[in-house]
Amino acid sequence: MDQQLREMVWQTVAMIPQGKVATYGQIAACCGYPGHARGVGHILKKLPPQTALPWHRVINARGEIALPPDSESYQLQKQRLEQEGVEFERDKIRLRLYQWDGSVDDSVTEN
DNA sequence: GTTGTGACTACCA
DNA sequence: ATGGTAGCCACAA
Repeated sequence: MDQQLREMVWQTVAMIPQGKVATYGQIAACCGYPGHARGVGHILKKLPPQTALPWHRVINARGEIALPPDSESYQLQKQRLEQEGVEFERDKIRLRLYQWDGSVDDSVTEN
């Protein structure tokens, strides 16, 4: 169950186009688990550091990086986003331009 | 099993 | 806009 959610989150995050971002709630909803935003956050936290998943494109509903500012992952995520062309307004992302649709295909193949 | 904490979100003052 | 509160789920002790 939670493992299946984990896989679904993986593929959902993996299909986020470069230069765009998605929120935890959005991903959870796309996985068929609305309200599991927090669970998504935990899953991403459990990701291995060498993962190929663009976890840095996942942000909170406020349009900010969800990690604590003191964390190094925060800096890394912000840096990666800027590198992909995502503009920041102070520490917040301009969601108007970079919000992700979340078009998901159910027939995605298993990873 | 219970409790506390956290990469969350929505609602209300 | 900002801050507090409640609901949510997963995980560690």
